[in-house]
Amino acid sequence: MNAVEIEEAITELAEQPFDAIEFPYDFLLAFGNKQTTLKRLRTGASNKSDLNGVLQTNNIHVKTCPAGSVSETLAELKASPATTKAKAKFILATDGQTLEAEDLNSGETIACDFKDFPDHFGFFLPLAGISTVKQIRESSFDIKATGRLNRLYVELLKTNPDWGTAERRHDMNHFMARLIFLFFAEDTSILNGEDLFTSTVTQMSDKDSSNTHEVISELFRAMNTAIEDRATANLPRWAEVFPYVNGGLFSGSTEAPTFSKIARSYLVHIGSLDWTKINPDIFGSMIQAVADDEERGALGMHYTSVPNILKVLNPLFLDDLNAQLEAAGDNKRKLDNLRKRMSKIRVFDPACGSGNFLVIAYKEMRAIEAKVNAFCGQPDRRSEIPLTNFRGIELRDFPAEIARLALIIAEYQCDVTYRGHKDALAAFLPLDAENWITQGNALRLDWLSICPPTSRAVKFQADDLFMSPLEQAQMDFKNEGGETYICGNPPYLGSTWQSKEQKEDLKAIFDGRVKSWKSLDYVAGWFMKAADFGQHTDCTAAFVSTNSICQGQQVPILWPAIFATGHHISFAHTSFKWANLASHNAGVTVAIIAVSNMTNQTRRIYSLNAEGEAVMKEVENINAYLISAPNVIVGKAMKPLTEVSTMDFGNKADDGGHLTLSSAELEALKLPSGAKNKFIKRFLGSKELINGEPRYCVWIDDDDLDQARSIAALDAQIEKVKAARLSSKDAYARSLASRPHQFKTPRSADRTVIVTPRVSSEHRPFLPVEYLTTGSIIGDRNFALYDAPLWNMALIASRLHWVWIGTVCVRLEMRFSYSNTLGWNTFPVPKLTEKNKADLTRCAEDILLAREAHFPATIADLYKPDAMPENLRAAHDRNDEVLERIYIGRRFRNDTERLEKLFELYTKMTTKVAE
DNA sequence: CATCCGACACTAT
DNA sequence: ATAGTGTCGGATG
Repeated sequence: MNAVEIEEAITELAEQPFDAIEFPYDFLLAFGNKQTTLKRLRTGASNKSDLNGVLQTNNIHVKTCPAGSVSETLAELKASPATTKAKAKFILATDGQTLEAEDLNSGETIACDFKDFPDHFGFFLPLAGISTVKQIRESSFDIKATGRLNRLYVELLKTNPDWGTAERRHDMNHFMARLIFLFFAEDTSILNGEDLFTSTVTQMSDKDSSNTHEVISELFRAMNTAIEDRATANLPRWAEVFPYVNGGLFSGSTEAPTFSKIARSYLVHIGSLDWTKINPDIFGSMIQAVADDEERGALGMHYTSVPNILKVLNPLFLDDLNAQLEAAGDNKRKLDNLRKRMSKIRVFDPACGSGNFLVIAYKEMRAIEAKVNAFCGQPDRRSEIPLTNFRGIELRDFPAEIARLALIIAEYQCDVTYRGHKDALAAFLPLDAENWITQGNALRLDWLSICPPTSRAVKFQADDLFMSPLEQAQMDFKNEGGETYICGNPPYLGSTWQSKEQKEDLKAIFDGRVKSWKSLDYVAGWFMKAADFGQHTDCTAAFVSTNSICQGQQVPILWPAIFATGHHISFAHTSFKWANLASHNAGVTVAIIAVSNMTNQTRRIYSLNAEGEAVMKEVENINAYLISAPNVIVGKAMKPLTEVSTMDFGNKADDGGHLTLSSAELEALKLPSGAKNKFIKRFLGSKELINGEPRYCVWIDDDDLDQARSIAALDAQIEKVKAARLSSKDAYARSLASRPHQFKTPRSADRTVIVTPRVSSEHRPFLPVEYLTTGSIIGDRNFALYDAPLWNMALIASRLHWVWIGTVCVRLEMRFSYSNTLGWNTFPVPKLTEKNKADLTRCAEDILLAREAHFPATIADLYKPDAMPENLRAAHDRNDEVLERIYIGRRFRNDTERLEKLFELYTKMTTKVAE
């Protein structure tokens, strides 16, 4: 269950008549426990309570009690030895009137009327295993509102299927945006009269809901009619009391979808919520799932957390503003300068979604401005930070609508917080007519016209908050001489996952100036657009990005082009795992990368330490690998740059899985032993190499094909391969259907081979590498050095190589992902003497011997980070000692020093080649 | 042909 | 469910 579902379930529970016996089970059910779990608790089998309550191990101790004895019961629960023994996270007591509970980990307690306990559901979320993100606990309202709006949205589409079509989706989204605005407005006295909208709809529309849409439509019309035009507008009396809102929100069609009875009751119910509690930053990103058919399942779970947004915004400019505030002290002139500076700062998010980066930037700046004003003795001073300086581009219609609203709401809330209700109200209506969120494709739009540099300011006045992109582009900024900061979290899509349209987007940006642009991630487009934008004005742009644009093949494609525009990396947050509340987590590792053309800034690298805290390092330069080092870029090399042996890609099957066989599959074929010996070989994928599991493959020489075909089981496999290849999307794979008895590249291995896996865990202190003489077939999840001198293995097994591969090759999340062209062929090795080679060969042999002492331990067993056998550790130590002496005559002090030397050698090697 | 990648994709716990 | 860790096939050069 996700948070929205849990919230709905406990709300329902609180509305039902209290049942002292059933309550504990219903409560646990609402938090997603299965019926079987509850059954075991009911029978007492798993109920550990010593107080006649319900105690679920590792979770909660609940007890219902007679009226008036809630506090005593909670004390009993707390004192209960069983509570401690079962490691309960929570205790809860209720009599159906009031409810008290305590989080035993944090010591936090709640006490409330029984019917109100769903308001505290964030408090209980750890019960559902949702505790990682603190933010959501403070967003109870947003979750509740999202769930309710979703129900309304779905119900409305049911009765108005035409509003769900492509042509009318925008109308539907716009309608929802109007509703959300009104719910907020009627709860914040923006509308004169408490719950004015909801109560008017309730009173004026028939109970059977038949004219609900007409009533709403009339109200929309009123809010689109200026006061001076009211006399001729012919509005019903009950609509007259509504203010003129516009700013584009109510312009255009005032049509509303028809309401079923259910929809009408949903609407009334949503109106009864307390919308003052809305968090525009969080609500926006939750609610955007409502209009997304694919996302609705994970309703509200995909928002970018505020701490992650601040990882971008703080180093981008907020830290600097705060430092300036601090430095100003109570110096009026300095404070004034800071206020002026802030009034001209533009924040531009060209992938703004529902606007949470912009909203947070705005709120943070308002907080600083409020401090400035307070220090100046003018706490009521009107804000000089114009909302129009917060601009965004969003592709999807509904989030774009929500982003506009979120900014309006944020502005109002900030005014209330810093200036008081009265001033906030006075300044609010009618809404400013200017627009700041453009709906469109950010990679296709001209950023200069959406966010024009001050030097070429365009003077146009827009009259509609919700205009077409072309109209929107003609906007004016109130920031002569101001700074521009670009930020956001654009979509990432690797080259193989992009649609035709997305490829075209990248083509428009990169074609003709960058070769191999087709291999770039979609997010690269945003960096390039930002760098191009910076050609015309000073600017820093920081995006959350997949970390792979700073690794492997993308580095030599993308970064020379960015650097060529005069930009450098001004700060970066190195890879960290992205997290949101979706039950199946996004599972992606990201980095934050800022490019800037502004000199004289300190460059900073942020990273997470072992405790998961962010640590910052000031450095001289940040290169494309997000490392404090000169701008070295390692391009792929088809042949080794040094005298190391050739590393081949393993055999690729492209067989639909029918040429390779597990032990069980091989057994199932029931091959006669002669055929087995002749046509089956051991096969080595990376899993087999690392974990030592057996695997086999069909291996048939052309000359033996007829004989193989005569064996029914083999013939069947071959036919399956043929079918799989014929149905492939890949033309080359289809062409291989003509020789379905063989791998794509049948390279036999009746020779010695050094093997290293393509992908392997990042936790091992050395890269896995194995030396084989057994004639196994090496699969394409491995690289192979056939008949190579053993000193090659010493190189791969070294810490130096571990550092190099980890830096210049791409990673799968954090995993190592080996590459022959990028990592092996480029690995800088000094000229080796015969003695060096002999020494290294000996080291490799020693590593193999050390492993042998632990037979049949696998690589995975032997290289557990905390449990490497002493003798193996020593053998690696000697290997590193010998190799590192060849490099610098002593051991390296640390990995940083290793990398420094490697980059230096690489630069020497490659410049020599160039000469 | 060779090789690179994964808002991944499994499996084991 | 989630922590741990490498499959697999398609697109690209």
